[in-house]
Amino acid sequence: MSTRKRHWLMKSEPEDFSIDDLARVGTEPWTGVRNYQARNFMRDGMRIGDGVLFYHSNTDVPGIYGIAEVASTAYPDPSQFKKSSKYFDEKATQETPRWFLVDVRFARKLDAPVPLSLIREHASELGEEFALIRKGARLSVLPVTAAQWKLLLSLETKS
DNA sequence: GCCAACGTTGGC
DNA sequence: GCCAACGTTGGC
Repeated sequence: MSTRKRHWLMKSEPEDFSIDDLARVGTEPWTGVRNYQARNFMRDGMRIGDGVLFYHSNTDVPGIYGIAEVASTAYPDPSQFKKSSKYFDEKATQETPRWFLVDVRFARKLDAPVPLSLIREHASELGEEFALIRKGARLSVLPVTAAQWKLLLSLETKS
């Protein structure tokens, strides 16, 4: 198995949890993912030190706002067990948890965000299969290739 | 606020 | 296993 670091993109609504929030707290458990594909990426794909593009969705200018890194291996999302949480899942038990998360550590804010509109302009280079701009894609955790990572960050100074 | 696209649930 | 109904995501 390759030991090279992998790359990911993780979405958050800034009203919920922003790159500034992450900068403030340093490290944050990525709670609340309730999509199986996104869960599988965290549980089965992520390793400590992997790079993360921090993406703001549901905001004036959706796009990449910062860089973070995976700071833990996957473990059960505690919110699935808390009745008072909006992420409570009555079908999850301590013995057979359904939802997993990783801790995410702040690396840096981008000098300027890379807006989704600019990312779309590079769709052909990023590839049809890139989940961020695939039609109708709503994945909140998705893999990014090394080439895509490099291209996306090269746009940092062009926006 | 609208709504297209997609995932999940549950009846059958 | 099918699929209608429903809920959610997320750009605009």
